Amino acid sequence: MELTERKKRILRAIVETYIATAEPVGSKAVAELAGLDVSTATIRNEMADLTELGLLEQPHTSAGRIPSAAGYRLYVNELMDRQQLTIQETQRINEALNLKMEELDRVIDRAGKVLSQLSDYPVFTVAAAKQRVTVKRFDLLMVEENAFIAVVMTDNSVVKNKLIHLPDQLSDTQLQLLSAVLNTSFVGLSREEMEEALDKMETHTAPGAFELISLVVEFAIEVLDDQGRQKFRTAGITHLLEHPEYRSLDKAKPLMNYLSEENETSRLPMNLNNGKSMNILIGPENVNDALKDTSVVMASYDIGDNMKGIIGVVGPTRMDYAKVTARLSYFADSLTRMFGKELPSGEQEDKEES
Amino acid sequence: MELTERKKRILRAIVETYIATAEPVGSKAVAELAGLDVSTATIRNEMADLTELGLLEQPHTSAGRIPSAAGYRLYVNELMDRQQLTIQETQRINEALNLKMEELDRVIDRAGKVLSQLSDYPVFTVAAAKQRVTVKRFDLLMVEENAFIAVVMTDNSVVKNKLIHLPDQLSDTQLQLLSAVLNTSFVGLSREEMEEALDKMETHTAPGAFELISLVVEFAIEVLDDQGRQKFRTAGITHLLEHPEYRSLDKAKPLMNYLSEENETSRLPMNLNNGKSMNILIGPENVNDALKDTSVVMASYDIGDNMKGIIGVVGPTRMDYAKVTARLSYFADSLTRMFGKELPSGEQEDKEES
DNA sequence: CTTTAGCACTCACATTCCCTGAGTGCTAAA
DNA sequence: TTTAGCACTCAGGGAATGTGAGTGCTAAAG
Repeated sequence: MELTERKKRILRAIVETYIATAEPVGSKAVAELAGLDVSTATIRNEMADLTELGLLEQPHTSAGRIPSAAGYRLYVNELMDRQQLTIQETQRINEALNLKMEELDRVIDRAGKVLSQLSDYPVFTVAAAKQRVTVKRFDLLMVEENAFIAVVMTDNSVVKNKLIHLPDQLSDTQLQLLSAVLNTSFVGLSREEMEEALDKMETHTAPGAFELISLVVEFAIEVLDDQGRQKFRTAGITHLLEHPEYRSLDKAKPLMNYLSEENETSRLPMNLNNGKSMNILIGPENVNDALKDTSVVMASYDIGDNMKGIIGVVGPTRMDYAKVTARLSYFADSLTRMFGKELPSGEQEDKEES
Repeated sequence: MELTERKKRILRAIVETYIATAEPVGSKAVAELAGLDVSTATIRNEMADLTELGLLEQPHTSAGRIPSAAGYRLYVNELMDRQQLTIQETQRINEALNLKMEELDRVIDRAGKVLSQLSDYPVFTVAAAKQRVTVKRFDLLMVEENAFIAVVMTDNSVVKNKLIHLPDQLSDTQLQLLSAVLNTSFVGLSREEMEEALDKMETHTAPGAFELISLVVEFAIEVLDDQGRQKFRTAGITHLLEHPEYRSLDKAKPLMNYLSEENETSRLPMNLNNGKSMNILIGPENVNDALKDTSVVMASYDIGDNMKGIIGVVGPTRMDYAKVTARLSYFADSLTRMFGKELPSGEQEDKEES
């Protein structure tokens, strides 16, 4: 059986009205909406064909049709209009993002929140660091005779610091010596290499000096760890409850739990999209069980040259794909542009020990 | 009418079984559970009295009784047992908190999550800074000839930094000069005073130098702002859905929205508890409308000498007060102890400009 | 005076049954 | 190939009914 132009128009009408109403679409509604001058009987025949092709489904014999996963897939691939954002929306987005002086994480968080509000779906964000981060330089600042600030700068231009308290007093010259050791022996090393270098150093260094060195190096390792970590965040989870498919709590609960869990690695299955900058996973196309009845639309963006981020929208398979993709791609573009002009920046920590 | 010992025992039995079952409690159940050797008829008489005293309520004439807000209040004030934590629980809590080297925010977040899991209710946390924070010292570190790191340390021992890019080149001596100006003119000032000082300086300083100064001072102002901000966070909101009173989405949605909104100021109505370290607000005792059918149990803890934090549990009025208060007070004590031995620490930022 | 047994009464909730209407597939004519 | 007509299906809504847990009251017993 062939997929005629008319069948496509009918499919499109069904997908779009189902997206809008969340109720099975009957032949009468299609006859009115598809703009075809044929009777409902003809539509019925066509709909029967589309069902046979696996593009539509019937919840029960005497109900209208709803799109199948394959139907949605065809819709997003061929039939969907590219939507335009309103001026208000672009303004809203720009306002939310263009607040200068914000740290990276906060910008991403804010982006997630606004996107969630604009789309009425939950949004997740992932910021994936580059694989191998190294320390570019160490600086030590004396605060009191028994405390100093360690400043670590990484090769992706992130600077973090920590207030370190010491058991004994320390002189200025000792501090300079320490700084020299750190900057000669631990710069340019990855996390693992640092640990190795530290181990080696232990044997042929005075215990007191070694303790001092390891305090700072351990902090540097933490910094690198933190850089390497994927940061998964979500926003607007409660939007799920607005959609009829999650009115029953049995449906809503697992998904909400999945989204609010913080087991970061389990989310990775939404693999870094293969090349394309926008990726749509419809229902069963998702690997993870919790997402089987759910669609995920995600876009990637660049954070400077080294990092990559993903921002995605989660919703029922009956998702307003046209609306979501339009907003999402605008966000991804804006974020890329934004992190492109300035260098990447990340938050930093300070700690304290005794 | 007098509140006899027997009435109290009956009230207690009703509160506790209602907490466990979420269903109105009838005279028969009380007769069995309260451990009184009287008939159901006697219990009925007593229950009628308790209703008249405003301690119990009847959803409809032919149903059992449920505790009123006043009933819960009496229960938590007089009747409730102080619960003991199991060894596993204390271990779990200690593990979650004793991860060293974590930054303040992350420890608090983690505490919220674990408490939420242990109590099966949503948890919120607030970290309130001390009122007036000032900068204790500035440090500037040259990175390249057109970029340096500004390090700001506040009087509550928080250190933050930012990578600042410049339009033109800058010499080492210029940087030292800048550092001297900052450390003489802007140390010890509050946020407002800093802005003032900066304004004054503008008139009698060379434009180029002023621009440089204001770059750093503006960063310092941000830091102080961030310190002053109350940080409101929530964890485990989805736990709400496990409790029958929120099975209807009309009930759950407003509360979930309220908790996940980030309008931080609107939450303040839960005023810094008046002296006592643990505070329980039952149903209508809450000022905020979204919480009228909800109970809030909160405890405060100290973050070093200057800051104060609140950690609280939100749930239906039918909340397991005994369980929650036990765990909550353990958390608050642990947090106080934890932030007590080390000095307070907060996360910090780095930014970048061109 | 307190407690208890007995009894009639109330009312939410579940079950059943029926009806309605939207929507279908099929057939036969255009 | 399209259309009109028709019998059929089935989910959802509403009314009717039954059930049972629980109550308040009364009168007798302790």
